Amino acid sequence: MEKKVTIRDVAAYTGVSRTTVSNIVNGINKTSEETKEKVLKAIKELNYQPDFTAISLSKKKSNIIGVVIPTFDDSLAPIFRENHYYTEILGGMEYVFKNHNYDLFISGMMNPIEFKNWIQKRNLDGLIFLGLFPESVYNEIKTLDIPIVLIDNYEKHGVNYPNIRIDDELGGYIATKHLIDRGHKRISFMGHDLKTISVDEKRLSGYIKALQEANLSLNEDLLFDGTGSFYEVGFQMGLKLLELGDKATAIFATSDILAVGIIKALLEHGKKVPKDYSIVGFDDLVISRYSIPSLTTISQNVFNKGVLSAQTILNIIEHGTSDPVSINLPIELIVRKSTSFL
Amino acid sequence: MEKKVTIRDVAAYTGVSRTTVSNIVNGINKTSEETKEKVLKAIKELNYQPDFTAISLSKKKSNIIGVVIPTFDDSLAPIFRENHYYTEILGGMEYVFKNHNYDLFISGMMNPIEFKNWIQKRNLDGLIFLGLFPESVYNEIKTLDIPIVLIDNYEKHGVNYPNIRIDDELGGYIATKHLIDRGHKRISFMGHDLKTISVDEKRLSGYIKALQEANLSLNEDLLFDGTGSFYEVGFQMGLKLLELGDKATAIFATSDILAVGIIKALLEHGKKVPKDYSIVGFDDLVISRYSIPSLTTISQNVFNKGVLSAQTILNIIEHGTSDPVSINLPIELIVRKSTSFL
DNA sequence: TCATTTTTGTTGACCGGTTCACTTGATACA
DNA sequence: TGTATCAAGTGAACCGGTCAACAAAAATGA
Repeated sequence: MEKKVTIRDVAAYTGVSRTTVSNIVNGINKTSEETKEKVLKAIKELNYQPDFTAISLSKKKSNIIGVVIPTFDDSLAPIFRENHYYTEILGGMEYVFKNHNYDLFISGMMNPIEFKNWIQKRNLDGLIFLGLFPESVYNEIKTLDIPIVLIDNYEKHGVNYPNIRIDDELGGYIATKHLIDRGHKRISFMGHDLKTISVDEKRLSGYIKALQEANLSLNEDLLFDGTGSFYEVGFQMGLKLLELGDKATAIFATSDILAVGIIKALLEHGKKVPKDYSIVGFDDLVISRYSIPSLTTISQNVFNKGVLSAQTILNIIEHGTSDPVSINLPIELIVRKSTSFL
Repeated sequence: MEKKVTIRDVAAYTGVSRTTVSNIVNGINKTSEETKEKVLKAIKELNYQPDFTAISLSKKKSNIIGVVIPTFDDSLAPIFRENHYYTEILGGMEYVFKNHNYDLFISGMMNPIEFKNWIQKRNLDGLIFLGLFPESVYNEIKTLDIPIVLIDNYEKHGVNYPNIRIDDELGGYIATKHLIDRGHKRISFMGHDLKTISVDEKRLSGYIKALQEANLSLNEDLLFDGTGSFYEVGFQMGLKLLELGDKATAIFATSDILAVGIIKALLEHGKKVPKDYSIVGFDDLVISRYSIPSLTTISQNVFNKGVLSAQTILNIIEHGTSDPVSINLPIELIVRKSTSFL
């Protein structure tokens, strides 16, 4: 077992004080070129690596960012298993943080108190909320004044946190408009956790707006909402739609994963996509290119969403730029094979 | 900004020494019932939470486990984006660690030195290798004597680390046998990173064994290997197979994701699955139930793999049971709709 | 030349815990 | 009664850094 090299070893080796070594390591210019060189050489030779734990303790800065995702039972398992939207975002964050020497804790939701304790115990430098949480969580965190960035959030929390999102209402509008333009008049809306996931509410608004604009009536029977496994929820909604007979000819699903599940149900019952049902998904996940048929979808650069939120929080942490720049990322309709003219 | 409650506050509040508080918190029985009660009450009242950073520093124990995944450019993004096999395993780990008060760092591979520094800088309590790494990595880590658990590993590293895996050769054998039993004689093998991912090598062995047993000749033209995005690699392999004409009637793909890509290519060129090509996947990821057609696949309980590796490393850390219990998890053929009789 | 400022560097307390060596008072033993 | 044993608890050093206050030497200025 090798002995760890500490700042004291470097100091002793070069005959200089700990503070001097510390200053050099941290780029604080208070040292002559001569000594600086000597110390840097020693650091190389001894392979000295500053201990993050010690730094955390004295600086109260851990170089760890917490990412929190709302979950039902505090377990991230379902997220990792099939919420490719979230994992792609995580990929974007990881990419940025890795290059800035930050590490990442990913956590499902806990109760507000545990949550706060976690932040304090771990000396987290920042928190990214990936999705929507109960108001009590924000209230608890607020007292800690730790940098926070929100993703996909539409609530006000008394504090003006930067918010990375897209125009979800516009997304819903474009998706629905596309179907209307293709001649569809009876369009079903299928969402997920409408009451708790605000983006789907907005997308529903966009859907309604598009219908109204085209003078199409809103049929409540065609509005679906579900909770749980995305694939399975989509599958079940597909079945329910089939039970309704031929009330609809098109579907706007608020997620590509949902769409895959829906298509599965339809095809299993002898329907064709897009011949019998045109479907628009959302997110443009990788799967949407390889699903059968490939999905027409609203592309939001999911990876980029992760990248931007990471950069935003790093800016706050390192330069204190806390002007809450909320960013609306661009979206785009990608037409593939799951939609056709009626 | 609230002030953090420290062990000194608790000590002062109860008129007892820090050591005593520390002992009580850590369950070291050196205190009278009376004092213990008094202190526990104070802890509740003040909401004292021991600071993990401080504990890390003095105990040299961080309650953080590092999970490392081999990546090409040190970025986990591709993994998070489409390697659902890895993310499902991560889900299993997270589930266990969360309940034991451990947090998780997930990292792509770095060079061996950086890697080692990371472990030291962060005082990691253990390391899980998810996949196969260059020998130099193990050599570097070996000098640190930190608990290590391997997943899907077939190499010996001079040290006997616990290894969680399945019998991959058997998996390849069962998959291929299934196709042979269905009357197929010209079966293609499609793998991923054969030189660096040892599980695929083993699965290839199983494939060869099954062929030999059935007195079928091995056709090198039908052996495919690729690198990069799983979906895309599968897609490209599908195209290549088509170029070969009707040399094969069945495919064994070493991953469900690969299989989805393959099927996509075949269907886009007018072929039918399973009518023209029967396909067996591997892993039984969620997607295999919702793909079109649903995939016949070798089921390994991926989630459980994560759970077991997490439990194993916790055992080593907390009870020192370092008897390297390597576990071979059971596998099972799941017959769905992507295979049929010739 | 002497006072002042600047450069370069050091010392020691501190971050919030743990741990080893030690004290004190009570109990047991003989 | 004297000594050994034990339970309950304390003090101070320590983990590996940072930082404010201070000090010595060098440079500046008048």
